Amino acid sequence: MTAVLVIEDDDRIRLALLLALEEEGYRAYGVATAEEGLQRQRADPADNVLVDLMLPGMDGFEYIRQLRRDDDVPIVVVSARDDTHDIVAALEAGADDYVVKPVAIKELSARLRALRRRGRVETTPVSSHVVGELEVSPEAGEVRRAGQLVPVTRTEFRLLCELAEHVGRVLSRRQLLQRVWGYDTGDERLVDVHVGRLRQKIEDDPANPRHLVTLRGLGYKLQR
Amino acid sequence: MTAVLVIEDDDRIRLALLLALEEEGYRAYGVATAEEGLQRQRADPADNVLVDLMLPGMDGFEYIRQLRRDDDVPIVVVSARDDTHDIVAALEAGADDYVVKPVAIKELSARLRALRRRGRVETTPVSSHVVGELEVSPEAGEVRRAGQLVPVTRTEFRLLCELAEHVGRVLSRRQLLQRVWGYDTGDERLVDVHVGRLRQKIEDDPANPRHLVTLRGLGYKLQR
DNA sequence: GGTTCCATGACAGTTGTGTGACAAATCAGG
DNA sequence: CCTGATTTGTCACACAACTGTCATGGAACC
Repeated sequence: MTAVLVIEDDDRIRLALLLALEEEGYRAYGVATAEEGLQRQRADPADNVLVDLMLPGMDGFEYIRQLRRDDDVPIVVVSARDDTHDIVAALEAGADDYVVKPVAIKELSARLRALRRRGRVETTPVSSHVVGELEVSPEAGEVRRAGQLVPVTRTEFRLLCELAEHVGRVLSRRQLLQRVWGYDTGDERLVDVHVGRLRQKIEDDPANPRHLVTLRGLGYKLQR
Repeated sequence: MTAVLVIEDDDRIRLALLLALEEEGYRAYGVATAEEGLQRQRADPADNVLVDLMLPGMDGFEYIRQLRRDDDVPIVVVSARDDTHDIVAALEAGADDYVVKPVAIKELSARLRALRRRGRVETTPVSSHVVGELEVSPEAGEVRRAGQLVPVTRTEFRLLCELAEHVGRVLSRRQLLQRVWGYDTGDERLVDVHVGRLRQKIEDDPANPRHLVTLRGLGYKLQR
């Protein structure tokens, strides 16, 4: 279910929004200050954030800027002020949309849907990826194959995580080099070598890989 | 430079929008009907589309639906009607934002920026194209025929993707040479050869193709 | 019936990939 | 701080797969 965090200091408005959102099928919860909003979103990230601009203490603009430092969640500003200057400032700060109170819940809901449709399907750091008989858990830092712990090196582990986060999708050598090694340039054969080593450890028959497959001319892909 | 396509039948409004957008640093151009808008966007894709809802002939909703079939460009509706029903319908049809006329150009510009910011996170055009019993998935880098995996080479894959992205439309050998191989010049027979090889793999009866058909003197087309 | 356009098989050259060897870098433990 | 073990990145080679060219024959058009 889609979770929405509402940050609004006016108790009545906040409650009304929460009820309406639940009516629309969201899991909604709210806080009254930006400070609480930051804390809450870090502890238990929602899929969307609705925020008022005029808040006691830290205001909405500052909240957006702070949240944006490490969160890419779609943010919608819900404000009473219909003022171009505010709208521009909020969007510049990192908000994705701006609606003016009073807002029709159907419209708000449609805007949230449009945002999620457009937004990155943020792979919330899950505890583990399961690919066939393979289990990769970034948290625990371990790889299991049919329940058996497989010793992999750090680089192999990162590479496997990257592939596991995009199961079924091809990743080019360049993308892997970029994401695993942070190299913008460099010899792509490096990837081959590590893929080869990884295969020795996680494949039944490394010469005929079933999970970590090559797509000639495209890159590598992890599949079930 | 960021290009913006404006679809608006009122000459004065369209002109005013175009001028204001250019003032903001965009390359802006406009058309008066949805039909022209589709054509224009296909021939020379803009980075953003602004569209009015009330248009002569095909209306804005239908325009959005049609464009969305093969284009993921951010679409902003610019309408005189401030009506929840319209807003929801437009967003559901595939629009990304909805602003009400008269619109402050600074706000519009900020909304366009916000959309592009979110839009370019991942270049994930479409997860897969389905053409009859054929399924082409650029992401997974695979082609399936009635669910069965079909092994294709890189060039064949790119060629098929290009054709699949424009189902039902003829692509000339030159266009294909340009888009698949990046050749501005070269022997067009090359395309024939690869089309032939592709047919061997994806057609029931390669000599009488049902999907990858030849249009004598024009080029090739992929159809259902 | 002539002409243009297209399909296809063969083939040689090119490209892409897997792998073993090796040296440099890093790490762990005393 | 030293030492041995592990990990990492580079290289070269071999092999398989792919690509582009060409020639031939056939189909469609006028």
